[in-house]
Formats: sequence, C-alpha cells, structure tokens
Amino acid sequence: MTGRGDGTVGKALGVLDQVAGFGRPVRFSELLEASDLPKATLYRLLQTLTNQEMLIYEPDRGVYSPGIRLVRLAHAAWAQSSLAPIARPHLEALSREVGETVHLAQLDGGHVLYVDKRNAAEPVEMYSQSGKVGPAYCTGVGKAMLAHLPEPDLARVLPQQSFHRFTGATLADEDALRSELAEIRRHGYGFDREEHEPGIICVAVPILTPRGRLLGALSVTGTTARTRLAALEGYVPRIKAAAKAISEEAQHWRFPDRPVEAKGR
Amino acid sequence: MTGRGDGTVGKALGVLDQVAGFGRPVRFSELLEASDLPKATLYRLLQTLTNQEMLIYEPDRGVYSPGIRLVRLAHAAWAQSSLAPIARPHLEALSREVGETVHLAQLDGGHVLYVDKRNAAEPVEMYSQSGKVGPAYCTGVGKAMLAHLPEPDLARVLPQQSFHRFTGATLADEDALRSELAEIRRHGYGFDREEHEPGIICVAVPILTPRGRLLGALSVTGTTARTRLAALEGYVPRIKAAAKAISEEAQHWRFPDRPVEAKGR
DNA sequence: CCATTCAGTTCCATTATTCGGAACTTGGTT
DNA sequence: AACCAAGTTCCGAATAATGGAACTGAATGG
Repeated sequence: MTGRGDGTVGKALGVLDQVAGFGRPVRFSELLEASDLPKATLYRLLQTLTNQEMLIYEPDRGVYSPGIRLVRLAHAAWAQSSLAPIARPHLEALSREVGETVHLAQLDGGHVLYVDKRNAAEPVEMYSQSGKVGPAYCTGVGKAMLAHLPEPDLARVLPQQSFHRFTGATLADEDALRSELAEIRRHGYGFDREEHEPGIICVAVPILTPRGRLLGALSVTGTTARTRLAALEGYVPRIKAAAKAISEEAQHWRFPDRPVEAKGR
Repeated sequence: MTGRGDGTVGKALGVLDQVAGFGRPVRFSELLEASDLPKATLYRLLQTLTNQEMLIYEPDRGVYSPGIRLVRLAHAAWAQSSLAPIARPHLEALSREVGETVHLAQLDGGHVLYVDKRNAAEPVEMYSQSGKVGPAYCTGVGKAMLAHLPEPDLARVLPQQSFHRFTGATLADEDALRSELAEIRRHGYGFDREEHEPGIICVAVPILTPRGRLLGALSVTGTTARTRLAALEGYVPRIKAAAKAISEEAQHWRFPDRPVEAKGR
C-alpha cells in the first residue's frame, strides 16, 4: 500500500485505500485485521475521515464506505490530470474506424488505471470502467507502458506485480516479462495474447511525449471468436497516429501560465 | 471549506480541496494566498500529498494538480456510495421515454452533486459530468432535495447557500426559498424556472426511502425553446415511478451481511 | 554589476498531537 | 451468571507537526 511513511496523513490515506479496496461496506474489525495499525489508532483515523466526509459511516450496520466527497475530488482529477479529456475525440474516431473497443489507460502505482473507454457495440458503460484498476504485467496497455518506463521506475514497479496466472498464456515471472518488454520496445507496440482473460486479445501502443516520457497507453481489443492478432496488428499504424495526436495535444495544452494578474497584487 | 478542526489530516484534505477547486494546475504562492496556513506548513502538506500521489507536481512549471490516485478512489466511492449504479437502467429508460436529458443528483455538504446523467441527444459525455457540483437553491434537483431534508439539517445547510442571482428568476433569499420548499413538499415535485441558466427549465422529484429519508433527486431538463413547464409537469408521474423504483432497489440492495466467514477465524 | 525583490525551500527549538497498551462498555451467546 | 467479541474511551509517553525566521536562487532593475 502507498500509505507508509508520511506520518498521520499517510496513514489516513492508507486507511482510505483500504476501505475503497474492499469494494463493499466494511466493518471496523475487518479493517483492523487487514491493517497493521493498533486498534485505537485505526479507530481515531476512521473517525477523522468520517468527519471529513471522505468516509460514510452507517451507525445501524456499523460499516464504513467511501464518501461522496471523493467523487467531487475525482472529477477535478479526471478533468485535469488525466489524458481523457484530450484523448476523447481521438478515442471516438479510432473506435469508429476500427469497429472495436478502445481503452485509454495510465499507470498508477505499478498498476493499470483505465481512464476512458469507447465501446464499439454498446456505446455507454463507461463510468463503471473509468477509474478501474487492472494488472500491468498481463494486459496490453500495462505491458506497453512498462516497456517504456525508465529502468529505475521499472525496478520499483516490477516487484509489485503479482504474476498471478489468470490463463495459460499469462507471463509467469519477471524474466519472461522483461524479455517481452524488450520485444515491445523494439516494435513500439505489444499484444495481449489472452493473458488476462481467455478469448480476449488486444494490441496496445504507448503514448509518449516527444522526449519519450510515458504518458499512457491506447489499446484496441478484440475476441478470438471474431478477430485474429494479425488483424489487430493491421490497426497499429492507425493507433500510433492517434497516440501521437494525443501526445501532441497534451504538450500544447498548457494552461495560461499567469492567469491575467494585476501588476501590484 | 470542510477541513477545519481535524488536525493534520483535516488540513491536508483541505489543501486537496483547494487544489482541486482551482480547476487548473496551481502555484505554491497561489495556494498560500488562498489558504490561511503558514508557509512552511502548507509546504510540508503539499510535499506529503505529492508523495502520496494525491497530487501531481510538475517541477519544470512549479505547479500542483490533483493526482490520479483520486480517480481510483473515486471509482470505489461512485460504485458503492452513490445511487448511480442502481439508478442507471432507470435513467436510461426514463430518458428514452421522455426524450429529454435526465439528471441524477445527491446532496454533498449543502450543494448538489451530480452523480449521473443521461443526455437525450448525445449519449456519452458522462464521467466529465458526474462529479460536478452545482448550487442547491436554484436548481431543480437541489430544491427537491432541500425540501425533503429534516429541519435541523436544513438549518445547517441554508446558510451555505450563496443566493447569487444567476438570472432574473433566481430566488433571492432564504425566505423566498423556504416558501418555495414548502410548495415543493406539498406537491412532491418542483421546478427550475430558468433560475440557474436562462432558457433552461426542469422538473425534479426527490428520491426518498419508504420512511422518508432523503437519498437524492431525479430531474428532467428542457429548454424554453422546445418545451414548456406544463409539458415537463406531464412527466411527473413517470419520474416519480422511476424515483420509487430506485428507492426500492436501494433498500433491497444490501451487501451480504457477513461475507461467508469461517466460525473460528 | 551589484542591490533588491520575490518565490520557494530548509532549519530547528517549541509545542501540541498522535500514539497505543490497557481498561472499560455493550450486546449477544452458552 | 459467566463468557466472549466488537467497539469505544483513557491517559502518560513518544513523536510528529508547527511556524518564525533564515536561506537560496532566479528574476528585475537601477
């Protein structure tokens, strides 16, 4: 978990993560067991967070859930710190042209965070997808991003991969992953060969700044029932073009550097 | 702001709100001016939050923005602490039937928090809308919710209304609002008569538990160019039906109370 | 070219908060 | 009645937050 080593605030945010991670209302005792904080400390932190409306406490059931204040905060984060607003029209166009589902993802603490999605067939399902996290070592976008991470960051992030074998094709360990990443770096794109879900394949491309810093990744997903890897590979130039366009816009999209300020404040 | 009186954690969350509130990357000095924290304290808090990936710091520009960790947290909040997942199919159906834009909102600290939206014309724009906040005293959903708040809560929340006069029709003060609320309570629904934006009208209905506790509100919006209040009023029974359905599902949608736990842990 | 200003960063003794073990309620069970 | 588990409160000790002031480094200007 992220919340180690930043004093009270770090611990509080760690608790927040915990509660959110459960995915359902959760009891005090469950949290106590899952965290290594002493009872009294955890208790006080929960009180503070509830007070702050970052958590909701239901007295009758004795459970905590994430609070709506988070939704408000996240709107700001999504709108300005994610690629989604910039990328949206490109996702739209890409998905229309290739007729497949398109994902936009960013890296968040070693894992894949999906920030937007355009679904070919049934167009709206979105919010339920944005904000979702997934593993990096066995998804197309995940590997595409890892492949373009500077070595120090990569080293920090690899130990966090669980290498759980979702399918027979899932990469088993760090060595396998590293050589796959080298491959991806060579081509500038990578596949998910049913490594996460059987029947689901995809091709993914990183989104990089002109100087090569990683911004995110873009993928086109298909099913083995309807599509082949070779077909997906054919989309690569189109996907790369979209990635380039997004990257450029992200560069140019600077806010007014000084928001029209009077000389003497 | 919310962050007063909960020690370090409260202050840190207050800073987070601040940064998010700016709606753009923001300089240290701007934050310093806007908050009443001493320089060194603010500085340390920003460091901690950045450390925790709740904020992103761009060294070259010297600005802070909300971090993507918030998006992850918010997904959890949205998925389990908002009505949106339950209400989604009902919004969908309602909007299809009446052919107008439909909003789902909840109350967040005296203001309206839009948690979902179904737009008649252009179907997807979602996440960018959900999470948005708006005033309570001059929107349909806002007034519908205020009208069904218990008096103590209402008293706490009314002083937070700014009563800014967006249009000529905006209610001017607490007295005007209170009598409007009484009206709404009588009918079980309320209007927005271009009180927030000229040309925009809507009808809104509260979502209440069987015992009358406020959960949220549902509205159908139109423009004066195409629609009349009377036409919107005609939708009321349909909207009320949707509100009732949502409320019922919310009641029944309890998580497994004890998640299948072994006797001796 | 040095003086001045301003934004951002660091220091550190003081102070106020947080910590957490243990004791205590509360409510349910045998 | 005794027991047990979950949740809540206490309080002295330990720690972390505080914030005034001093420092750095870049930009401005005389």
